[in-house]
Amino acid sequence: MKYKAPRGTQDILPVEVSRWRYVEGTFRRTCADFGYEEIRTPAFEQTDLFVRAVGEHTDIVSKEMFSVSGGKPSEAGESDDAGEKKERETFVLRPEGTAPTLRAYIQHSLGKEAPMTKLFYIAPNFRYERPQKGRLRQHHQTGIEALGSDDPALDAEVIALGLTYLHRVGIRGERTELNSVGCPACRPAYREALRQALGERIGSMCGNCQRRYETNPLRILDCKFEDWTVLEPVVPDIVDHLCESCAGHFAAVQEALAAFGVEYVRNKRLVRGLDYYVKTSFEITHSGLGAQSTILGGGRYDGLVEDLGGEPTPGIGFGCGIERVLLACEALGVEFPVEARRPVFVVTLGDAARLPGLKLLNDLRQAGVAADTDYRARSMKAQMRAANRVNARYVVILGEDEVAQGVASLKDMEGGGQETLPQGELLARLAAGA
RNA sequence: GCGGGUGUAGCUCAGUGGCUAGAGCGCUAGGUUGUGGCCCUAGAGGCCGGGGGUUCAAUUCCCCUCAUUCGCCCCA
Repeated sequence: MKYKAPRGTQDILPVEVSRWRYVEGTFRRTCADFGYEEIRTPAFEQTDLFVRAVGEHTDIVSKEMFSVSGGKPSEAGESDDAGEKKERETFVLRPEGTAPTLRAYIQHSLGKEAPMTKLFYIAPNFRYERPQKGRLRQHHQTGIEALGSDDPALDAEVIALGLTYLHRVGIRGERTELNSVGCPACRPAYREALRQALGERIGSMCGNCQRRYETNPLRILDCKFEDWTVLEPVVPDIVDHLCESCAGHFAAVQEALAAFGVEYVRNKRLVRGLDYYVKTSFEITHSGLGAQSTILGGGRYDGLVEDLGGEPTPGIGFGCGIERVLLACEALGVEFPVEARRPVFVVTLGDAARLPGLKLLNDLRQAGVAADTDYRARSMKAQMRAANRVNARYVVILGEDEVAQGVASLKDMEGGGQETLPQGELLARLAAGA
């Protein structure tokens, strides 16, 4: 076997594609119901976009980006025709969906066309990671971004949309977790409070947490190794440290969630790894996906549009992994509706019937009737088996006798009944739907 | 970047230091001269992931490598 799909990527074969189409279609329909419009952005962007948006020190930017450059692949330092070292522009494959969406929003001044912009996307994301269950180098996300309002009710809508989508797909038993991560005005004070509370215990904590204590103490909160039954009471709750604006927002979000009928749990240890999040932060998780239990995650990012060079614009959104949705469905035994294709199958017998058979096949297709035939000139039995394999509803049988008389036999593959009738009439009847 | 598991037919997997390496499913053909599914019969299809070592002999034991998978980090 010479060529394989690159590590961490997978082919989506015909048998699985119908599941993907169903999930994507469900997402599209849900977004439409909530007033979101689809946007499609390039698979690669300027590297700096993600450095700015996601954060220089995040894992995504510091060690997981896929670089791409144009032109002929060449050795480093190779010179071009003119003998000069050519500095080739490099880009990165999109590692997440928010930054490109906001980039497009700013570039095309969408914010000036309407007071609010509600967008959704379905796109592959690329991260150079070590693959494991539910984690790939190319994974696919459905996501939304709502720009132009800091209304807490919008936060609730975004979460409600995600939940509605997952429920429509067939997922149940999920867990919706909510938190606020504050804003630049109040987060530093909380970070200090957290540091102080953990100060004397940090020595007995895991190496990772000791490192985080210095670099990003908030991340200690989602460490899987610490004994949270003892730490929980010690750790300060961020809601007690939120500024007036963040506190009021968080309370209002919870009221609006109730109005949307969303059941959630407050997780005071929920923090997220992308730098742009402020205030509302949420995750939907599901057991049975393996260690990567987050199926959907998102939050508010009010300063991001401005950071990327746009007008100050509040925003909120989420990303949701299609592969993880599919894993959850598999664990739950969710049955997907199958797109029933019931074509007409044309069976021909003998050389004299072949060309007339092809013409009949073409007439059917041109009339909008799904039709197929066997291209291996085999026995009738083999052709009937082929018809059965494609789940044919009717089989048209054309032998030399039929051709000579201008008729064809129509066999009903369900009842087994068969009748012979003029080809024109047969065509009209199949085109009419039976 | 680190740790564990697994590589045998298209797929899911048995198996053995020694003779032509097996099963189920799938595929092909036959069981009707021009009629599918179910059933029966037959057939095709494997350098047992690659390289090296031990041995009279390796698919089997050992080492390396590659691939894959699960986990850590992080995230969807």
